[in-house]
Amino acid sequence: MDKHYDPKAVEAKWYAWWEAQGFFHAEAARDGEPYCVMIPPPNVTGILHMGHALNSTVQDILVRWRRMEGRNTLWLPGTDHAGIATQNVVEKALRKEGKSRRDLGREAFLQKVWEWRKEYGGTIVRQLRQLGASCDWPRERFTMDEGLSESVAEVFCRLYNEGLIYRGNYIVNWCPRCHTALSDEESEHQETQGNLWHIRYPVSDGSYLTVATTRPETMLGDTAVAVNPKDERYTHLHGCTVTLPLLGRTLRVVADDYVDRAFGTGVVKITPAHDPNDFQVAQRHDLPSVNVMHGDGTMNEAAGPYAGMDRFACRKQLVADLEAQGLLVKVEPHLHAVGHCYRCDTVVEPRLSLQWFVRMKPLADAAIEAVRSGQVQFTPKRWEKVYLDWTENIRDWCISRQIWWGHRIPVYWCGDCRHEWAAKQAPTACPKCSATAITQDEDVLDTWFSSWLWPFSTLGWPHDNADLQKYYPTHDLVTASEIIFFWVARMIMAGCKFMGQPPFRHVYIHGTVRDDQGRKMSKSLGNSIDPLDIIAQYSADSLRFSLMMITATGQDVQVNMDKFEIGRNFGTKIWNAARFLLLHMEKTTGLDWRALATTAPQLDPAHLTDDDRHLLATCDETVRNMTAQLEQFRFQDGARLLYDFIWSSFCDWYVEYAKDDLYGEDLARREQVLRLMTHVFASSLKLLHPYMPFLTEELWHTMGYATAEETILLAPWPRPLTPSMTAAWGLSESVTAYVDAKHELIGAGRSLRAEYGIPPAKQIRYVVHTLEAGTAERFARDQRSLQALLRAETIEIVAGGEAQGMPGAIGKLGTIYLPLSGLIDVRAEMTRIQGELTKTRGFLNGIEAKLANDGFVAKAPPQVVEQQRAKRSELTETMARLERLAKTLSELAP
RNA sequence: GGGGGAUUAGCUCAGUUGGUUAGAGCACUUGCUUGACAUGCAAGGGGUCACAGGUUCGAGUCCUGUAUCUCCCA
Repeated sequence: MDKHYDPKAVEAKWYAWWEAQGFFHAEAARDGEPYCVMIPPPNVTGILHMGHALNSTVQDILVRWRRMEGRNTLWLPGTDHAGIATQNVVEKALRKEGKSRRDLGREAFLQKVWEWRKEYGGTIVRQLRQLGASCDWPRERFTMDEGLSESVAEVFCRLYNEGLIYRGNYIVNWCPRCHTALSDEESEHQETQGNLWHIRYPVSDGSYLTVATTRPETMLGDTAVAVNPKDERYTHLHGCTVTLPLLGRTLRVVADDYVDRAFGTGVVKITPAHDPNDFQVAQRHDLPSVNVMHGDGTMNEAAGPYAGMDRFACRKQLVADLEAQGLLVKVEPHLHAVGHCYRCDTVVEPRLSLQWFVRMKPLADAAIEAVRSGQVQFTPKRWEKVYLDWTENIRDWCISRQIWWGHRIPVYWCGDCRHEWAAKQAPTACPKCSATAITQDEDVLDTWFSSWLWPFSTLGWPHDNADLQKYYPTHDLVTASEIIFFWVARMIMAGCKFMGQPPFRHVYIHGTVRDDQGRKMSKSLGNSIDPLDIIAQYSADSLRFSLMMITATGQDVQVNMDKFEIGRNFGTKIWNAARFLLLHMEKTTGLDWRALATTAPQLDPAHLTDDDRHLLATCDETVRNMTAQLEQFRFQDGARLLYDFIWSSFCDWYVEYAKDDLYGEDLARREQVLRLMTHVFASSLKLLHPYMPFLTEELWHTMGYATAEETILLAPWPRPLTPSMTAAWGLSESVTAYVDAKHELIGAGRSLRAEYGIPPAKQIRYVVHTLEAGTAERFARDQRSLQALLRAETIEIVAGGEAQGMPGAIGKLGTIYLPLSGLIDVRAEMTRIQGELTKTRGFLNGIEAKLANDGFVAKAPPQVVEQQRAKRSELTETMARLERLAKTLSELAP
């Protein structure tokens, strides 16, 4: 084995093998309690970014862990067709050829999109493989494929026939660039610095009214002005009319509660075709609507002299004209939230148009109950409030889009009798009058109208089948907060409505990956880190592990390239631990490493040292905690647990202890150590596999823990030790405490060495006086390993008593001394001990103050009081020992 | 305007029901070609837990308010 792990070839090799062997494939007919995760389908146009890397790593950890636990595990992958985004991409390519989609016509254009998808649509799923995602690829689905399209049509028809889908003229968010309606969720509000223009409207009585507006160009569509009925400033105007400047149209003055008296002048213009609130006012007062814009954001004929101008050019010109006529009172800077298209960032225009909507209230009720009752749980829990707030104030969903790429709305009209109906299959004749002149709605459905069915459409719904029976409802949904409304809430609604139960039990919401200045990663800022660059530089395992190590549950994470050294270094550490083990394994014959790695260890209790027991106990603790952390979606804690166990417990302490035995001549002991280390190392690899799948598989084979046909990804997840094993091996808290205290004393000895500037390699003498005789016996048994860890030539172990005139350091079990006759700097040593004394005194003072407090003794739980008393006596003892040490040293002073 | 999150070491962050003198990684200082590993080893320095009140025997942790940053909704 090389000194450094080279992940490149290794990662590609194992992934190809795993996939070819079908290890990720799930079968409903197989045994095992099902465990199912549905991937949040990335856009087919997408390329892997850090958000995907985080999202997919979390899912893969869950899936690999559950699979090792023996669950019948399915992680179903796929992509969505991203209607607007994909159409934009293909249109852009066409534009380069000087063509538009209209030049091609609908059929030919769609053909182009499918060709594009075939050529480029596989990018992101290939990248997910590089990350190590253990998806069931043969089940990969696409929202536009046949089965999913059938689901969409089925759902549309059902909702339509139940009256939950309707068509109407309402104000929608219109993107003038994408040329389509958007849902409320697709219009992103951004704080924008604009102006509030105060404009004079002449009143019929000869006076003027001043209205304030942020979008002056829409005044061309005004059909009234409104005041608050309680606003006494304007009572006299009720029933009057005003003249619309520039166009001269006569407008009514209406009184409506909607008007905020404090905003602007307390008079607002009413433009029903271009503002949702105005639209409602218009309905209440029976006002006409005048649409002044084309779909592309240019002014139409109704705009009179401004017809043909772009909306923003019109604004400029119109303001100038008003000013020229003396009708512009003032212009105030005004900060307000402006909707922007979530696909192209164009300023959204509220616009009256004929669209299809889903009536959401009836669907929301069951979805609210699903979360309130705890059937669906969010982690972190705070997102439940966000979810409930949205679902409880649900608004109807605009589902029609004026584009071509997507599921075409399955609504038909008869050319003869004007009958309207919805049908899954394209009809050949009108069901009412049998006429054959039929037209279908031109629009397509919102992409989310297919995504919200994802948890069951991907399993074959509406056809009942074994997969649906086995895997629905799924278990964990892993996603980002941005799409709780878009996707999570709607999926719960669809699941409750069409499957009779919500689609998953847990929703884990992870944070956003940001740059090291806390900014969102974005193309325009150029601050993105490409996960593939990290994989190329450090490996997929490093990316995964580092990301988990630095991401707290549900919190945003800040990354930069350097952070990924964590995973790389950890990988190298494990690699070298394996190298060390292998070195010694090769010197030993007759042991079946595979059996030792995969079955309960056969250890001879008579030959176990306390260090062995300590490692076994710590390993067991790690197994238990690891499982508990994963159950709670605490991936960072899990990563840290493994990092500490492998690096600190196994490498820093046990490997160092083991060297003495492994390089020694006692064959039986050497074998025992190798059995133990194999068990612990194999358990560690298994626990780590979900985080670092490639390295662990590589080592699983290199170490001889598996035959060529076997894989770690199907190795059974480590189980806690049974009480009988614990008892047989003599694991106990007192053993653990002893070894911990021994580590403390070794640390104290190393500090002494460092204080005196003795090079680490120099073999020196130590003297240890233990507090108890029993400890001296234990130390005598551990003499060789103590010497190794302290790099000591000899250690003189004495039961009880204290050494005189040597620098020493105090530990729980005793005092360790450095016999440096003649070399001691008494003054420096006194300073050091004084420091220790001050520290201990401070500690002790705090505890004594607590114990002197009657309230504490009376009210704190007895065990807490007891703990403090024990600490007090221990510290008192330490003080006394330190003082005696100081005294014997001071006697050396000249 | 409503709601959420954050504020802990130079940096990035842990700290799970209130109970040792608050931890880790990185960075920093010192010393090391230690028979797995310099992508490493050992030892160290570094924090009045944003601020002000309150509850409590006891607050980084609970409550109220303030400030700053950030996100979502209108």
